Amino acid sequence: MLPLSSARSGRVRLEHRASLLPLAAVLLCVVSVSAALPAHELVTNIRTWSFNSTEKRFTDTPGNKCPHHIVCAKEGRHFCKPGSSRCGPCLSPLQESDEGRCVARSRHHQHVTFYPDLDEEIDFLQAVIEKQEISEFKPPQKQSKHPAAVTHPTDVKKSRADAAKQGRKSQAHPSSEKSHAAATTPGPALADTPTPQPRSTEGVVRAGPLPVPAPKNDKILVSSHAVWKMSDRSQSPEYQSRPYDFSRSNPCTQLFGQDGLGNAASFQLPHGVLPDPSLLYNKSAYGGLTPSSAQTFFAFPPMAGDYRGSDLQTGEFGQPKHWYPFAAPEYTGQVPGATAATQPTNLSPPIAETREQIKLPEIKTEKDTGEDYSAEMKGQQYPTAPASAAMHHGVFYPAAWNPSFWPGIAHITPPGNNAQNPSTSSASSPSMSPSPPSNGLPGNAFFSVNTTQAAPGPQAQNPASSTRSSGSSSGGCSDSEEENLSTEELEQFAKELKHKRITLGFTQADVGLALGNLYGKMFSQTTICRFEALQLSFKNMCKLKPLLQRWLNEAETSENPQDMYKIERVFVDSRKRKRRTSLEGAVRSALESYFIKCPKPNTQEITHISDDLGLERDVVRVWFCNRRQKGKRLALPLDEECDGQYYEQSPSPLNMAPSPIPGQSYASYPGAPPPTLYMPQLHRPDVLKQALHPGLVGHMTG
DNA sequence: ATGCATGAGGA
DNA sequence: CCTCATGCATA
Repeated sequence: MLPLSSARSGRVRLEHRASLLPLAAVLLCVVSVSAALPAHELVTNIRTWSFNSTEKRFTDTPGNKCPHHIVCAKEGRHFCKPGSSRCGPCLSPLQESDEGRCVARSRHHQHVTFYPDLDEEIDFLQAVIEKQEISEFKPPQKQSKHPAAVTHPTDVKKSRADAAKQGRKSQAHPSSEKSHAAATTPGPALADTPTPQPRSTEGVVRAGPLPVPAPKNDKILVSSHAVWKMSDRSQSPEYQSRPYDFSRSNPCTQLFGQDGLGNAASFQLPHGVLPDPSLLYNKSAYGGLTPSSAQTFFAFPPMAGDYRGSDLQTGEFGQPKHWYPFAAPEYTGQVPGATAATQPTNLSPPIAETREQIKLPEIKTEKDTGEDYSAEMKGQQYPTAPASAAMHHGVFYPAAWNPSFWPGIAHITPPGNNAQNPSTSSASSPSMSPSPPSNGLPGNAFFSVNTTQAAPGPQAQNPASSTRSSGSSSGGCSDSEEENLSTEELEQFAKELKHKRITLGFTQADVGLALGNLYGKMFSQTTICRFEALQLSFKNMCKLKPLLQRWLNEAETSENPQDMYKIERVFVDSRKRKRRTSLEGAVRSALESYFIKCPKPNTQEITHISDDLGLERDVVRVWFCNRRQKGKRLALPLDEECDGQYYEQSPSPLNMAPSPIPGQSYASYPGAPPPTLYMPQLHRPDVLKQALHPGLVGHMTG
């Protein structure tokens, strides 16, 4: 018996011997009891026992009830006879002593009674119980096998094979396995209970044993799941070599030598001086709720990041691509998840499983640009265990969704959907037709997967067809679902979505994937995250809301929410993506200060800035674009158009400027709600001025 | 969760 | 060249 042997390991021996006996008894009993107890009860007992292993409660005989199995076992007796309040007769090898105790007749030599050596005793007890088991329960299978090994291994393999075929992921989502289990056993498949998941889910930390609902005959089904994180990505070269090293001479010094901004010195200012704007923002209220550990995003480290796009694919860049139901082998291999999926199922829990499901890559075509979606894998998920655990603990989600979250939007009338959102659904819907499902590609199976699909038809925004952004153009709520969404509604929904998503055990990436599976348009974890955090434009929020709403309904309604993920896809981004530039804090600060002065620098100015900071023009340009976008996204009314105009020069040098006063930034207007999220201080008029750098201003203005 | 990048569509 | 939607890659 594996458990026993391990329990007797040296380490255990070092423990309190006093507690060893009971513990050993417990372990032994577990084995025998497991045959008669429902798995969940078993687990429960195990938990209890373990917590009280040091107590002497085993000998307690509650009232006139039959003593616990453990008690009997410890006494070396059979369990109580039906209706009896006393343990049965001594177990076979034992015999009742004069004192009414069950003692061993003799073993090795002529010894009697108990063994002085604990190990021996344990061995003995083990043997006794095994015998008892055999005689009493006559198990159909050999007891020596670990229960899990008895019932699961084959099934698992089988299911894996199936999974591989179907390209469905099951590991993380218990339900997927559930269906299988249901097919083989009458056992209950509870959607809201931890499912039998002998395999560990990568990235998910399982703190304790998992209760495994199983048929009566199931044996021990306690599997400890170890933490298996593969989140740790190797440092990308990008981070090993700073693109811009200010220690070396840079244009700034030359151009703005004495002027703060360009001065190298200013770049060395501690962040405190000119903090990274992002630090000034109040981050999402849920920050604490979304432990990075829960992150599920699995990207293709090498592919997208590097320029090593596959040549094979490269050749197709210019050509329109369609949905490919199946992954290109070459890429599959690079997918962490896929790799994991190939791991032997029978390995120890920790490594055994990550994603058992093989994700089928899908290459999507975006317009003729042939833009594909980048590789994205579904990552760990929180099957039910974590989710339920969270629930039990009463996960609290801070109400971060203050209306003020969207200060700038709050007063905005929901884009009358249609009025302001001409491109809405209707516009995009048609285009959606090319969606995978409809295009009749073999891969369509993917889309049929889902059970109760809410007529994905029109709303299904086609990823492929609808140009993403243009889609966005859908200036407003999408499709027929045109709802006059108010800010409050969106906030409420976002909140609800997040809460339920977590409750159901889905990650943001899951949701994004599910949307793809359900409606043909998938989204990244990023997008879902931003949605939940209300960091998308109002229009965008309106557009996504219906989809997410459907998903939510689906997930809540579906008996097997995980089915929604049967289809896993791996998106391979064959395009070469520019390696992400990692701007140093100082550079960012500098850019921020520039931005304060002028959110919309013209070409010349951009060039100047880029020279000044030693950045590529494009980097600067993009930075400003993103910064503006961020400003808007965060409800930062950057109306102060200053194209070409810069704020007046401020007497205070940059490095003296903005003092991070979180919470005050938004009080720029009377009656304004307390600054909530994402209100860069730097945007306060007063601060702006302070941030101005004489030299820069002069330069820019001049 | 967010910084930087991409690309469609528009002006 | 911008806006906007969106995503990869990374903090």
